[in-house]
Amino acid sequence: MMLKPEYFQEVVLNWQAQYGRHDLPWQQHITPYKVLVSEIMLQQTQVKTVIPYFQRWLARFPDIASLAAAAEDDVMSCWQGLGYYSRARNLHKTAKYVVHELAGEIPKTPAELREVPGVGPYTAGAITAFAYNEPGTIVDGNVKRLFARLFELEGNLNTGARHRELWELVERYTPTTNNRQFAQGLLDLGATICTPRQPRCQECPLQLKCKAFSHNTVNEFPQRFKKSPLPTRSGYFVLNKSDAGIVLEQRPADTIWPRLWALPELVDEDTEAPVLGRFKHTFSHYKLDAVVYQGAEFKTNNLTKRFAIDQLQDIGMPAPIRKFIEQHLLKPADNN
DNA sequence: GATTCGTGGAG
DNA sequence: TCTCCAAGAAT
Repeated sequence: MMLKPEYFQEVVLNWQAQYGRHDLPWQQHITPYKVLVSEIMLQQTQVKTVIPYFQRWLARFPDIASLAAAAEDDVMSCWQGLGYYSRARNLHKTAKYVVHELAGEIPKTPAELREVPGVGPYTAGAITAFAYNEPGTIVDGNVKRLFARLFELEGNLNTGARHRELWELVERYTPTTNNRQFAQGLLDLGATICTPRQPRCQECPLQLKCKAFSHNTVNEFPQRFKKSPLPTRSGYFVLNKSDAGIVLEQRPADTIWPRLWALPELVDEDTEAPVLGRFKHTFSHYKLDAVVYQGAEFKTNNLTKRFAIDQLQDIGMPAPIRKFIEQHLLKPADNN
C-alpha cells in the first residue's frame, strides 16, 4: 500500500480533533440509543434535515423503552415528512426487540447489529464506532467519494463487486482504537472538505497524498454514469371536506407512503367529479402528477377516518399531501 | 443485481 | 427549473 494506514489514521484523527464537527445533537451525552436513532435518520438524509427531527424524537421518545411502548401512529407521526418510512417502522421494531429480547441493550458488534431490522453494513459499523467506540468500518457516500479521489478508483463503485472491494480497502485503513473519532473524521472530511462539488482541496490534510489532486482530476471522481430519466405516473386523490373535517385513508403497507394517512386514492381518473386542484411531486424513482377531486365518491378496503382540522398535525401524513391540504384549507378555492 | 423506498438542500 | 445526491437497506 502506497499510503500507510497508520499515517492515514493519524491525519484523519488529528484533523477531526481540530476541524471536525463536535456540536451535532447526537454527539452530546452520547448513548447507544441516540446513536441508533441518529444513524437510522441519517440514512440518505442530510444532517441539516435530520437535526429538528432528532430533537423532536428524543423529546417524544427519550429512551428505547418509551419507543418500544409507543403506538405505531405516534411513531409515524413523529417521523412524518422525513421520508423512507420503513425506517421508522424498523426502528420501532428494533426498540421492541431490544427491550423484550435483549434486556434493553443495543448490540455492540457489527455482526450482531446486522440482525437488527433496518441496520445494514454501514449502520452496523457506525453504531459500533459511534456508540461504543469499538472498531467498525463505515462506507457511505462520503467515504466512497473520499477514497475514490484519494486513490483514483475508476469505474462504477456501486456494483456489488466494486463495493465489496471498496469496503475491504476502507477496512484496511480503519484503526482498532479511537474508532469514534476516526469514523467522525471520515464523515466530516467528506461532508466539509471532500465535497461532491467544489471540494476545498486547499484545506485538505490529505492533499499531498491524493492521487486525484496530484493529477488535477478531483472533479472526475467518483466517476458518474448516466441514469435514465424518471418516469411519470398519474395519481388521483379525493378531498372531501366538511365542517367536521376531512376524510383520510390509511395507506396499505405495500404502497408508497406505507401506513401514512393520506387523501383517499382512486385507481383511475374520475371524469365526473370536479377537479379541486393538482400537484406534482418527485420521488427518488418516479414523478407523480396528481389530480385531486372534490367530493368524488370512492370505495376502498383500507381504513378511512374523518379528522378534524386541528387533528391533522398529530398524524403521519406524506409531505406533499400535507402541503396540498394546508394550501386548500387556508385558502379554500371558491371556484365552485 | 436491479428495484423500491421520500424529501429537501444546494448549486 | 433542473440535476445531483444525502451517515443506505430491504427485497
